[in-house]
Amino acid sequence: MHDLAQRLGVSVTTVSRALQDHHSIGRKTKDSVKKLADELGYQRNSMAAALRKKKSNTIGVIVPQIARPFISSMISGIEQVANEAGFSVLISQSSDLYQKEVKHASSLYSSDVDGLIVSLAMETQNYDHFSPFLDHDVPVVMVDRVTEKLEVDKVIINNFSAAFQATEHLIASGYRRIAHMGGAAHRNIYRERKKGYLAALQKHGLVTEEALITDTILSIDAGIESTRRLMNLANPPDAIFAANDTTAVQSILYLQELGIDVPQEVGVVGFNNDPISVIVQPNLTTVSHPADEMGIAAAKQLVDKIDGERRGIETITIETELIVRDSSTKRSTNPAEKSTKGLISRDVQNVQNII
Amino acid sequence: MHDLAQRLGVSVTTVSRALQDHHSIGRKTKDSVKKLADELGYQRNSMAAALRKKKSNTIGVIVPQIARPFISSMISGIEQVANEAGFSVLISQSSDLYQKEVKHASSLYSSDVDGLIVSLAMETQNYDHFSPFLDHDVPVVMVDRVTEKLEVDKVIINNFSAAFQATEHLIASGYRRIAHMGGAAHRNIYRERKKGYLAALQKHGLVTEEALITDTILSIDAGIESTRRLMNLANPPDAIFAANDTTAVQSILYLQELGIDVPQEVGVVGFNNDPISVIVQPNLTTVSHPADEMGIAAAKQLVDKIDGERRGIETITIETELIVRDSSTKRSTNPAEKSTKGLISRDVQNVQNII
DNA sequence: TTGTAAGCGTTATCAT
DNA sequence: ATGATAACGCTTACAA
Repeated sequence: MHDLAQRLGVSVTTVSRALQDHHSIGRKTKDSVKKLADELGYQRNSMAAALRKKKSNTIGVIVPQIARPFISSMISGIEQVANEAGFSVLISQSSDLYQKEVKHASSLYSSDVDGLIVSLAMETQNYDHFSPFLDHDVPVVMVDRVTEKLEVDKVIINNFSAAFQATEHLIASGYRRIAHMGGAAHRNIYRERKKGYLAALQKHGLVTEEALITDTILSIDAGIESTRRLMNLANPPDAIFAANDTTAVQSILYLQELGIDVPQEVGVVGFNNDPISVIVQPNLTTVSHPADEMGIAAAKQLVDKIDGERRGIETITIETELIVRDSSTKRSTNPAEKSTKGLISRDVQNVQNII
Repeated sequence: MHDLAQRLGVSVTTVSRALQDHHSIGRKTKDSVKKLADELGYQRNSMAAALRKKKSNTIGVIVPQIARPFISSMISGIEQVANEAGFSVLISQSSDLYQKEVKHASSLYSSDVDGLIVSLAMETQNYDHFSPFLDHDVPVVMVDRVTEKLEVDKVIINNFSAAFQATEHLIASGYRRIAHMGGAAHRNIYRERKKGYLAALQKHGLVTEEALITDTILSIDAGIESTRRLMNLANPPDAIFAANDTTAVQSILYLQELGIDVPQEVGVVGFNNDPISVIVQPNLTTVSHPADEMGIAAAKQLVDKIDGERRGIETITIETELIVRDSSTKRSTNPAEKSTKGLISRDVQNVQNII
C-alpha cells in the first residue's frame, strides 16, 4: 500500500479507502488506484486488516469426525454459506475426544474467529471451554449434537418425534418385539431417540425391556455385536430400530448371515439416510437427516449474528422425514398382489449426497 | 500482555518471552507469568503474532467437494497432521468449478496461509491462480487430482498400474469384452486409468472399442446411464471397469434390475474402496485408494517444507491394492466346491472409513 | 536475565 | 475529497 501510495503520489489512507470503495474517494482516484493495484498484483494482507479491525472474517468449526457422510455434508453446507458471506472456514475435528475439543476451542478463540459452529464430541460433558467465546460476545452456534447446558443458538432436529414416528411405523408394519440400538445416553440426541422409541412402544402397549436396548458408539463393530447379542436372547426381537444407518446396515447384513429374512422375519429401521441406505438390499427404511440444510442454517444463524442482524438466542428445528423403504415392510403374502421379483428396489432420489 | 506485565512489574518483552518458553527467562519469572496468565484467562492473539512474524500457522486446503468419502477422509488426514504440527486448517471447496477455485486461491493467499494443499476441480485447465504462491515461495502440494503443468510437490497413486491390474484381473477371471466407464479426459487421473485399462486389453490381445468406453462426471446418474448405454449395444460387454465406486455400484444395481447376474454374466470392478463397496451385494471388487494416507502424506510434505526441513520438488506415490471381492469372480460351476449359500460375503476390514 | 522501542500492514480518527 | 498519525497486539533487535 505504501508503494501504491508513493507511485500515485497520494497517501496510504487514500489507497486504503479507494480499495474499499469508500464513498469519500473520487471516481478517478479510485480507478487509478485499483488499476495500479491490479497491475502490481497487490494482495491485501487480511492479517493486518483483521488485527486492526478486530474482525478476522473467519469462522471456526469443531466437529467430531470430518470423514462421516453426515458431518462432511454439514461442513459443505457451512462452507457454502460462509463463503458467500465473505467468511473463511477454519476446521477442526475433536475425534469425539473431550480433550481435543478443548484444545481446538482455545486455539480457535485465539485465532480471533468471528464466530464458532460446534457439534459436540461424544465424550464432552463439561462446557467451560466455550466460556471465552460467550464471555467476549463471540457468537456460538451448536448443531445436531448440542447441550441444553449452554445458552446459545442451536440447529437441531426433533429426535424424539423422528424416533417416535420410526418406531410407530414398525408397529404399524406388524412388528411387536422391537429392539433399539442407541448411542451414548449423555448425548441428548441419542437420549431423545431412545425416549421417542419408548414412548411409541408405550402408546401401543408393547413391552419395553431393558434387554432389548443397547447403548454403544454406533460403529460398524458395535452394530454387528449388538445384533448378535439381541438375536441370542431367549426371546429375540422381531424388529430393530437403530440410532444410525451404519449400525442398521450392519444389522441387516448380519441377520442375513444368520439366514434371517429382512424384512419378513425381522424389520430394520435406521437413522440419517446415509448413501449406504439405498445400496443395501433390502433398501433401508430410515430418517432423513438433512445435514447440508443443518449446516446452511447454522452458518446463516452465525453470520447474521456476527453482522449484528440478530440478537438473542434461538433454536432452529429442521424437519426430518421418515423414508420408508423395504427393510421394514413385510411383503404381502397375497399372491394376487404382484411381487417385485427380478426388480431390485432403488430409491436414489431421496438419499443424501452420495457421489 | 501489557496488563500482565504491569501486574507483575515486568516488561511486556519478558511476558512475551516467558509465554514462549524463551531460554533467556528465569524459571521463577516464567512460572509466575504463566500462572497469572492462566488465572486471568489470557489468550494470545495469533493475528498479531502472525502479522509480526509473517507466519500465520495456517494452511489452506482447496478440494472439489467436501462431502465425498474420499475427500473427507483426505481432509481428516490433513487436519490430524496439521494440528499436531501446530497448524490450523482453512478449508474451501471448488465444487469442481474453475472460477471458484480461482477465488479461493486468491482468498487463501491474502489470508497469508503458510502453505496450500490442492486437489484440482474437474474443470480446471489453467493454473495461473497458483502463481502468487509459487512466486512468493509459499509451498504448494497437490494431491490426487494434480497437473503435470505445475512444478510442485505431489501426492498421487499410480493410476495407470492400478487400472492395468484391475483390468488384468477381469481378464484372468474369464471376461473378454470389457468396458470402461471413465472420467474427464483432461484430468490426468482418469486419463491414466483409461490408459491402464487399454494397455491391459492390448497386452492380452482383446478388443479396444471406443463404443465400450464412456467419459462422464462419474455421478450416480452417469453410472446408470452409462450402463444402460453399454448394455444396449448390439454386442454388449461382459465386464465393466469403472473409474469410481459410485458408478460401479450403480452398474451392479442396474444390471440386477435388468435381471443380469453379477458376476456370473457381467463382472464389475470399481475404484476407491468406498464404504458402499462392501454393502452392495455382491461386494464390489475395487482398488483401495487410501485417502487418509494421502492426506497425511501431503500435510507432512507441506509442513516439512514450511519448516524448512526440505527443499526441491518431490512426488510421493502411495501404494494401492486391488481388493478382489465377489463382483468380479465367477462362481465355480464345479459342484464339488462348496458354495457360500446362505452366507453373504462381507469384507468389513478393508474398507475405508465407514462410520 | 531483563527492558526499550521499533515495526508488521492495515484502518480509524481527526484535521484540513 | 484527501492526508497525517495513532493504534491494533505482538515479537525482536539492540541495549543494559
